[in-house]
Amino acid sequence: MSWTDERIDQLKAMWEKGLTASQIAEELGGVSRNAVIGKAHRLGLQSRPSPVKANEAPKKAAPVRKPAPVAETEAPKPAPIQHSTPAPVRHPAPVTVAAISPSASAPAADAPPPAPQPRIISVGPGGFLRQGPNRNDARVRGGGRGISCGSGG
DNA sequence: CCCTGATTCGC
DNA sequence: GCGAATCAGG
Repeated sequence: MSWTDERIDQLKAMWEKGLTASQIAEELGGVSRNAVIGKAHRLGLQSRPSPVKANEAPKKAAPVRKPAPVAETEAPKPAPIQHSTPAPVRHPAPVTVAAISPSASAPAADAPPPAPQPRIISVGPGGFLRQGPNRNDARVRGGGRGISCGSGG
């Protein structure tokens, strides 16, 4: 599974939304949360703009305090606008990822919809395709951090 | 215990 | 460049 521009865009889109790597990975499919995070790094999305979670915070805007030092003393002005979008776009169902998909609806006109095909495209008679010949016991890989192997046995 | 992102290493 | 392994925090 290669990271096509489509997926990359999705990744960024969801990442910005605050979706968790797992969510993004699930939506994209074929990739694991690790891959999403890893890709995010290469894209430059090291840290998201807000530590909020997509399933508990995105419903409300951030409590941005106006720089006005002496205005909120008596005129709070709760809703001077919003006439265009008065009702809060509260979705009863979980955030529809497809909604943020730039191509999910556009090409849907003539392009074939995302068939419910499984992650596994095709596997040989041997079984699943191993990416690494030694992935099984390849624990030797330090991974993580601070694993400084002592010089002595 | 589970999920979370971040980091690092091998291919 | 990708992805898994793995760490570290809540």
